[in-house]
Amino acid sequence: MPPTMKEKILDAAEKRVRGAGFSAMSFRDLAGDVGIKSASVHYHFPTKPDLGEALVDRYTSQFKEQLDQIDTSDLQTALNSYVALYSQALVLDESICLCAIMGAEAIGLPKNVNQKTKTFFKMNRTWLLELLQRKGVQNPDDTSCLIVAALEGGMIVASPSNDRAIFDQIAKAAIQSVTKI
Amino acid sequence: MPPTMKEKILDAAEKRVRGAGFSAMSFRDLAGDVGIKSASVHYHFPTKPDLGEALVDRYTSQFKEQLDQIDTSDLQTALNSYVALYSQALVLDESICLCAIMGAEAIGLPKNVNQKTKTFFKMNRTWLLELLQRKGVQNPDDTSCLIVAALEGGMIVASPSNDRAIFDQIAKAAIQSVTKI
DNA sequence: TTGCGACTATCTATCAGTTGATAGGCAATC
DNA sequence: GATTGCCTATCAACTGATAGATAGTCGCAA
Repeated sequence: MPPTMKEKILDAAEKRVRGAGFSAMSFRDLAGDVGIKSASVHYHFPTKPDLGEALVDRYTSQFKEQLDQIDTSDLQTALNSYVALYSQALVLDESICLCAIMGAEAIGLPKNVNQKTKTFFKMNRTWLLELLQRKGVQNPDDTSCLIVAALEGGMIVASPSNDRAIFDQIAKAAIQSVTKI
Repeated sequence: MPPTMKEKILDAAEKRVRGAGFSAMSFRDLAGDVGIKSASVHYHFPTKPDLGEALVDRYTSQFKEQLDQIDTSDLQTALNSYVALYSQALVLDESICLCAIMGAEAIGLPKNVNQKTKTFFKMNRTWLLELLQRKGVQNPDDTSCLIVAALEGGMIVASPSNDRAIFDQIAKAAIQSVTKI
């Protein structure tokens, strides 16, 4: 089935937020992107906080689906697949992780959006924690925290330089730390 | 000597950007903060990119000054002092590191601002690298990258939850990884 | 000493463009 | 005939930026 207008709006919003941030995205931008008027965007998402909440919610669900498809039989392979998801999210000069920017802007964002962003990070940490515990890794709690922070931070450090190598190096270092903390 | 108007504007701008982001900050906000009119802010900083550049530049200089005051005779003490600088920058519900948000917004920001943000991260990595090399730590290059990313990312992960414990845990894990990568 | 020009730092007033949001109409569908 | 999904039209507020006026300060020459 073809995407609904609601989905098309969310697609456009995700692209814009991941590119320039939540506060830099407007209803008129989105309307232009999907070929309707801004008043019609308000029909689907009454307010900007509503839109933001739906956006992070959908992003989290989609990310979770991808996590669930990762083959976790081998630890190193699983971690590499996990990093690959973040690596995919980082398209230099185009986009970073949605929740990296939502987290960075958090102080100025509505509470409902922050709640959803919090859930995204929590979900990531939980997934990693379970994996590391199952594999008998030492300090799984600290390590899962570190990996999520390093990957999100890696995008932010790499983005102004537009240098993918920095992100890759950080990701590599984060994975190496697993077996050694 | 009392702060100049230029400095007062930068102070106000830093507070606002670290709270809500660069694109969410306006010349009128700043004018109100320091008690002049927005046209007068333009006198000191002709355009918004000019202001952004000066802002990151000053932030980097001030951070560098603090780095240079750290006692580096003992590795653990030095790392703890380094983390303390970031910890200071993270005032939950109020502000995160200026360059965390500038890095997150990078794609939509003017080039001159990104250049300065890049310099901030580079300066951090260089300082850490020299410290780790001097102390004979293994893989100093990877490790310095990881620490910067983890701390910046730690703020972003902690901010939506408004939970300082998450940042502290990440910082601890990052420091622990030094002796073990 | 006086006076003049340049400079600094602010002001008022204004601009065109954008913002999130609402009211109300209109056609298609169920 | 109610609901859905869009539309036009409009709103007050805000945005970055500019033009031009004004008052104060400083250095220097008559």
